[in-house]
Amino acid sequence: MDELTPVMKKIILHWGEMGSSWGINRTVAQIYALLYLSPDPLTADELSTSLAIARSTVSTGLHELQSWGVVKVIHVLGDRRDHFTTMNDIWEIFRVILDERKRREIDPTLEFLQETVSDSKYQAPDQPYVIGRAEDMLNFFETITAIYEQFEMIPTERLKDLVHVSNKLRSIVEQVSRE
Amino acid sequence: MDELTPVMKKIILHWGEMGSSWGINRTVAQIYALLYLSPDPLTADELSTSLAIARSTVSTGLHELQSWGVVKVIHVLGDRRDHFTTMNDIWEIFRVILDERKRREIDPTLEFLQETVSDSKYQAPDQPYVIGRAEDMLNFFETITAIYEQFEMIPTERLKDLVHVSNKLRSIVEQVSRE
DNA sequence: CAGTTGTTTCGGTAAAATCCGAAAAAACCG
DNA sequence: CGGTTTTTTCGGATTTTACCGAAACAACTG
Repeated sequence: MDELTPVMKKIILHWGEMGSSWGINRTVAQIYALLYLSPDPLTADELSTSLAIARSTVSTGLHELQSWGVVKVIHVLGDRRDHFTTMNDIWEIFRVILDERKRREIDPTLEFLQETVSDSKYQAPDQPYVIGRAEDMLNFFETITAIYEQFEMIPTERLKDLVHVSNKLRSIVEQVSRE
Repeated sequence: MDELTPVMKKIILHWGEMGSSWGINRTVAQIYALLYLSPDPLTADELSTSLAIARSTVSTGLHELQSWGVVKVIHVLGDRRDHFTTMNDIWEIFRVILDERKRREIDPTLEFLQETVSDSKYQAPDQPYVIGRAEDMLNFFETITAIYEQFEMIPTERLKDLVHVSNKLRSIVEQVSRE
């Protein structure tokens, strides 16, 4: 896997750009892409060579990816080096990323808003408009979270099938929400 | 609105951080937050003073926000200056952002993957694994897009109510997807 | 335990993003 | 049209982020 094929390069580069615009380090995204495209787990050295980035950068990047839970270490018999790989079901990957992003960003914001709203009712009763805005936000995040938690419980296999009935979905949601 | 209250400062700062981690310029996010919190439309100068950022930075930031469609210009009789404001329904804002993000990032990726997959079937038939991975991605993005488009059609008002029946939602989705 | 291989840490540098302020441009006024 | 106010553009300074490579550290081997 030392030499990347043109197709692989293309995908890896695009993935890097995508990552950038979603607040993910370009290099980290590229590491991820290469692992995703590779049939076998890769060593840090292979990643370093193939992507032409420093060994240490790979190390840091892999740690970040592991902290997100989207990259796993594999141990190969007779090889001391760590090998790295991704989950191969893209739906699972998607889930993991969503969960993690929620945990790291939505949940704290929810907490923040709860505090802010209840605090400011005492400490800033003279600013009803701002409080109202904060309440709206809080409300929004709570609702989104609640909806998300429902989807979280749907098994991936079933989620995939959603598309086959997606045109039904809308009418059913409408019908249910009218009840 | 020259002097920000402590509550406002707190929210604006938090919003700025949130933006950062989602790939949105901190300052731009702060401009947005202040507009959101303000009962009345604000001029660029007011934003500049309140947030202590250069007038020119405000100008650029406002343009970016307008290109996202989340900030509008308001003209006030007897005042030559532009006044700026946000939509005040946070659900609408959410929608607009999702749409725009889809348009700017998902759609191009979808196109990219379609091209890549069909091209590589001719140009790289020796890499079935990579092609398979690309196909999986393509498939995933297509499905997500299809599901999203269904939700897009649900009116906001109804979407808000979703939470009241969200525990029903899951079972219904499951039931439907089994059909 | 000395030697070898693999991994992580960390200070400094390079690159990129952000932001400012001066100047130009545009819009408006009398 | 000349003067005034408001907005935008843009070059460069500042700050932040990303990255490298040397050195420290850790894990394993014989």
